[in-house]
Amino acid sequence: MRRPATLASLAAELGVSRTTVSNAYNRPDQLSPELRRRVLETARRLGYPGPDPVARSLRTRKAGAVGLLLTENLSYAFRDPAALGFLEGLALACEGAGQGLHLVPVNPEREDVAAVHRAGVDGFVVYSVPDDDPHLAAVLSRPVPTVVADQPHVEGVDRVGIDDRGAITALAKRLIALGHRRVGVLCMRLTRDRNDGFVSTDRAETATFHVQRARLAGLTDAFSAVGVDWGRVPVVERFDHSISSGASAAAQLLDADPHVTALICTSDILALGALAEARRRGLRVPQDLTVTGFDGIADADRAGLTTVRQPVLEKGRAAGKLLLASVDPTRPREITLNTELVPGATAAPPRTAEERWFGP
Amino acid sequence: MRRPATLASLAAELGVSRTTVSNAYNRPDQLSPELRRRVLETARRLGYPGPDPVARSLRTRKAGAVGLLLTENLSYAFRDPAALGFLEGLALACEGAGQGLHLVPVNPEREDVAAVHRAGVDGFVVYSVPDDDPHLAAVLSRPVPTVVADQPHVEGVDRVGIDDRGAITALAKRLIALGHRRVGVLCMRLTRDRNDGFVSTDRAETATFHVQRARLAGLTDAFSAVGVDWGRVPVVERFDHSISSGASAAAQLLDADPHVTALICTSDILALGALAEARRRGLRVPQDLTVTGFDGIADADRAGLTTVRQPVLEKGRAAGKLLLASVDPTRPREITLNTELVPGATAAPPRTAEERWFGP
DNA sequence: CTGAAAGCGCTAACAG
DNA sequence: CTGTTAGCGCTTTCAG
Repeated sequence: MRRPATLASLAAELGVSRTTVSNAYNRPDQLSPELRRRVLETARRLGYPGPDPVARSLRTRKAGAVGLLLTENLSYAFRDPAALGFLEGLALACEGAGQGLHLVPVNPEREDVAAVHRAGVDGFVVYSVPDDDPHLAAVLSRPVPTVVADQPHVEGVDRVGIDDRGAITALAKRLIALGHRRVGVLCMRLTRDRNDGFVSTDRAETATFHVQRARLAGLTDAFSAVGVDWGRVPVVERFDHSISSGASAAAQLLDADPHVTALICTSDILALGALAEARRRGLRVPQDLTVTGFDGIADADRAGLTTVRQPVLEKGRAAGKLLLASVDPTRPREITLNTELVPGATAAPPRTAEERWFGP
Repeated sequence: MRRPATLASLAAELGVSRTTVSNAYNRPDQLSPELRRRVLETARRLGYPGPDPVARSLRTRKAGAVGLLLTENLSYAFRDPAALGFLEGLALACEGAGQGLHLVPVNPEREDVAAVHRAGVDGFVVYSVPDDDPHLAAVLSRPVPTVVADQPHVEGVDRVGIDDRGAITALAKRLIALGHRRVGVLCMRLTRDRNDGFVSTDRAETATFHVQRARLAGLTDAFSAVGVDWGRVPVVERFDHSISSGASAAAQLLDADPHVTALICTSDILALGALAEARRRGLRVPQDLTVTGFDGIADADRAGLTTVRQPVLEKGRAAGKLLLASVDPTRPREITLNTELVPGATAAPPRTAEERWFGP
C-alpha cells in the first residue's frame, strides 16, 4: 500500500485545487453538489479519511478540546463521588459545545510535566490539585485560557468554587448550638506527602490542598469564637480518601481522646467511615457520638448524614461554561456556588457526663 | 503586546537556528548546558511557552492521546459503575504510558460525527456503543489503530471483552438446577430508540447493543435447552439504566405475570431496582422471588446479589494496553477476560404451588 | 464557483 | 555542538 492519501494528492487525482477539496469537507455550499459528490467519491476510492485533524488544528489554531488537570492520581477521581460529579458536569458542558475533554495524564511516580505541554487543547480546567503542584504551574504557563475549580484564586485566571470556609463554619455553629465543645476532626490529605496521623496547627494552616485548608480554617473560626482552644482539638489526616480510611482515622482519634462528643469530617466519605467505626464500637449515633460530613453525596443521603451539600455537577458545568466563554469579556470571572446545610440525623446534643456513666 | 513568540522568533532573537532552540526543549543533550540555559532564559523573558503541541504533533505524527468513544450520553458512563470501572482501567493504562485520554463529545441530540474527525488522537477505544452507531463507523474510517470493547468483532480491529453469552448461560443453568422454569427477564436498552416495555423475540435477536443481545441469547440457550418456550418468557426493556428503571421494569413484569419465580436481570443496577420493587410488594427474596444481576458492582456485593462478576477495571486496562501496543505485531488481537459466578443470597428454589397458597 | 499563494509552528535528517 | 533544508497536511484570503 502506498503512502496514505492527503488532501493534496486527492486534489491532484481529481485535477482540482486543494481549496476545492477542502471546501468539499468544510464548506459544502462553496462548490457544486455534483463536484462535491465526485470529490467525496474519489476520497472513498483512494481511502482518504478526510482532513487530518492535527493539521487542521494547526492551521485553524483550534484543537476542539478542553484539557482537564486532576489530582495526582486519576483513580482517585473516578472513586470520589464529588470529583465524579464535577467531571460529569464538565463533560456535559464540553459535550454541549462539541468540545472534547482531554484528561491530562499525570504520572504519580515521576514528576513529569511534559504531558501538560503536549496536550493539544484550547484551554484547561484545573480541579483540586495542591497549590504547589508543578502541573498547575505548567498549565498556567501555557498561553490558553484556564479555569481553576476548588483552588485558590490565581491572578488573571477564572475560578469556580464554593465558600468552603463559610459553609463548614455554619455547620460548626450548628454543633456548637447543640452544645458540642469537645470535638475531633477527620480530614483528607493536606499536602502531597503522605501523613497519616495527627495534624499540628501549623500543618493545618499551611496545607497545600486549598479546600482542606479552607474547611479546617472554617472550623477554627467557629470554635475559637466560642472559646475552644483550637490547638487542643485533635485533627487526624488520611492520605487515602476512602471509607476505610475514615474508619481508621476515627479509630485513631477516639483511641486518643475517647471524650470527644462529635467527629467533624471534611468529606462524606470520611464521615461514612467514621459511622462504621462508631458502629463497630457500639457507639450509637447521634446519641453517643455526633458525626458530620461534607459534600452531600448520595451515600451520605442514604445514611442520613448531617452534612453540607454542594452542587458538584453544577460546579463542573460552570467551569466548562466559563472556559468555553473565555472569548466573552463580559462573562463572570469568578463563580461561587451556594451550599446547603443538610440536617440529617447524625448530629444531636452531646451526652452529659452523667449520661455517659449511667445511661440516658 | 505583540504577537506571541514562536520557536523561530526566539531563535532569531538569540541569533541561533531553530534547531538549537528545538533541541533545548527536546534533546537537552544536544547542546551545551550554557547555551540551553540562555535559550530557556530568553524564552522566559519573551514569554515563549515552549513548543506548540499541535505543531509538534503535526510534525511528529503523534498526538500523545487516546480517543474514547462512549455510549450516546456521557452522563450515563459516569453513573454506571461498570462503565466507570472500564474508564478507570483505561485511564490507568493511558496514565502509565503518558498518554492523554480524549473523551469524544457525542451530542445525543444532533447526530454529529464531526467530533470524531476533529479528535487529534493516535488511536481510539470504543466502548459499548450500538452496532449501528455512526460514530463507530466514523472511528473505523480513521486511519488509526482502534480497539473495541464490549462490542462485536470487527474485521481487523482488536477487541476486548468477556463471554457474555456463556457467562449468563452458566447463571441460568444454576437457576434451572434450582428448579426455575417460569422466569422473567429485565434488560437494558436494546437499540438506540427508546422502547420501555416488553420485548419481542425478534427485537431481542436484532438488538444493536451487542452485550445485551449476547446476554439475552445466553438465556435463550439455557432455557430452551430444558424445554422452556422462550417465546413465552416475558422480557422487559428499559432505556434508562437506573435503579428506579429496574424497579419499574420489575413492576411491569410482575403485574403482567405474577407467577414468575425468578427475575433475571442483565445488569446489577436493574437487579437492585428489582429487589427494591420486590421489597415494596412484600415479596421476600429469595423465598418468594429469585433475583439475579450481572456485572458484580460494589452495591450488588453489599446487597448479596446473585450475579456474574466481570473484571471491568481489567477490561479497561486491557483495552488501553492493546491499543498502546498496536505497533507490536505479536500482541494478542483479542482478549476475553474471565467472569465468575457470584452465588450471593438472592437465588433459591422456587416455592411450590402449595407453599404459595399455604405459606412455607 | 475555483485556484494560486502563503503560511500555521515545528522537527528531523544530514552536513558541517 | 550547531545550522540548513525540507517539509508535516491543511485552511484561507484574495483574485479570477
